Amino acid sequence: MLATMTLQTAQTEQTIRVRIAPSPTGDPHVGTAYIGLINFLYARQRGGKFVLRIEDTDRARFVSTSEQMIFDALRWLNITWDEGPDVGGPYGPYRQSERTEIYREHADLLLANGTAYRCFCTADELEAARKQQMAAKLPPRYPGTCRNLSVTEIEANIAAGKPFVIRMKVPTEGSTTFRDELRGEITFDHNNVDDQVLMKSDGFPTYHLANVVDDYLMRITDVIRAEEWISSTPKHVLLYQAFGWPQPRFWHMPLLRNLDKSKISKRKNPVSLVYYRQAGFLPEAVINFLGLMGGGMPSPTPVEIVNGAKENEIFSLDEMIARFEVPNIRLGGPVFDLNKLKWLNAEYLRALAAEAFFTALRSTVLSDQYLREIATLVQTRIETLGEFGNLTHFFFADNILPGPEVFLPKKRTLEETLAFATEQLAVLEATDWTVAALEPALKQLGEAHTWSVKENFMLLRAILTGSTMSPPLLESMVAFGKARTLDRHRRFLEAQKKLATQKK
RNA sequence: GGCGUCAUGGUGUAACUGGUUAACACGCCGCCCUCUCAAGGCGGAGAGUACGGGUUCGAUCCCCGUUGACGCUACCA
Repeated sequence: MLATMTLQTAQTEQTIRVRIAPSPTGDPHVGTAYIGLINFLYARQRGGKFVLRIEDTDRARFVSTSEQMIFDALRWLNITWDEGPDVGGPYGPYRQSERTEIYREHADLLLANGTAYRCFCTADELEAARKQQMAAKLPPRYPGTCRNLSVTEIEANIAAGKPFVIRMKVPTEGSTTFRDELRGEITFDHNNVDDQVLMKSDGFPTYHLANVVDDYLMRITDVIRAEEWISSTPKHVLLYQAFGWPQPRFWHMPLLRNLDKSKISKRKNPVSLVYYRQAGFLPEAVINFLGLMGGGMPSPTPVEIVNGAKENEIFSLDEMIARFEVPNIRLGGPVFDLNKLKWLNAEYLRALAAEAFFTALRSTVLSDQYLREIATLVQTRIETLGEFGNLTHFFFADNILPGPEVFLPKKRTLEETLAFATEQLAVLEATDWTVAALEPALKQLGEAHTWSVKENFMLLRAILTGSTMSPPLLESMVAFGKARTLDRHRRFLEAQKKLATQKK
């Protein structure tokens, strides 16, 4: 395998090849869709190929259902890939966990040519060193303990069965400069580039190694990714050099932001594509909205400006492919404004023919599957079918917001209740969305804070349903869905926080 | 703290290779329409382009500095 790799020369043929490389660590993220869209547009426009690669090298954060959700979400948005784990392609496998042998071989290559070394330091040692450096107000950096071990020391360590990682040997002098296609040259001094871990002790590669190796092997010509990667790009450039490979072009897109301008996060904004789908956003609206972020679309002509938004802000994927222009990309981090997304979604909703609108309802918030699940929860609790709505309206409404008379337990203060609710949200986020998993997780939380099961569940019930009476709580949450439940809970906390600051 | 990136109304964007009363959209407010609410129509408030220096006859646009925001600073990606 190695022989064929080293025979490869610079990409002479200029077929554009781009990729997105999401990690299956949870729900598919709007950021993934955003970067995916830009890559997709670029590839489609240039007659290139768009690759989907699953970066599942972090076994601690791995979520088994995540990969399929990523596929589904991207397909829902009509962002389709030419090569990927599920569709195959000439440069597979496209799942990094199936390529560990390749990474090991390449790490060996670096070990052999002296651009990487084995590091036997323990986590505790590294932690201690880091603390010391922080205390001394020095930048935390690998202290270099194992950087120059002798062959005999290394062999002794290996013979003793000491676990090790492989680190890259970043030159101590000089600097690395690379070109970002959107911002020009960026330079990093080598003493600001740490000896990055390339291979973890569990035998899996880190992002940095896997990414460079795969991008090269998969003939990626343009690495279009989020801005958060700028600081690690010099490591990647150094890696290309260490392998003697030509490097791709780098583009760093701005990060989507919360209202407060921080990097978009689930604590402050719904970020799961599953949420947007279940809450009844149309894929056309979501994709259109994402296309609005960060520019990339050509400036409207004066005529278009006169005609208003419909001509220059509302466009289909095909129109985006035709209109997308790199020089128009804006570098400031755009705030993900749900308000505008909703307006856009409303525009698309209104444009639907009556039958299509009905179909949209029936396939999402009124699907047979959803109704069937809800029906089983209320069958024994209503006396006429006409009462169905009485018990279930919270499943269909999106403005549930209980007041303290509903959510506040009698023996609790507002403050401790909100603190507990915050903990509750964290637990919900971290728990599998099944009754079997939720029940013990919630009860454990209650015990830890000496909240009775009744208080605990009643609070949650109030937040979810807006009432103290409802169908079985856990089953209702499962039917309602994790993404929407979390969003409702988060909005509850936000509203309470806002109220509190208003009082002051 | 260190390093890096970015910077036009509350938000998303526009302003051709420097010359505009700084435009459009979302949101907000008001009016009209109307059985209500939306939608739609009309109008309004809201930025002088983060700040300070240059260069220039003239800077949102070019240069320098400052500030701020954000990102990275893991055996996460």
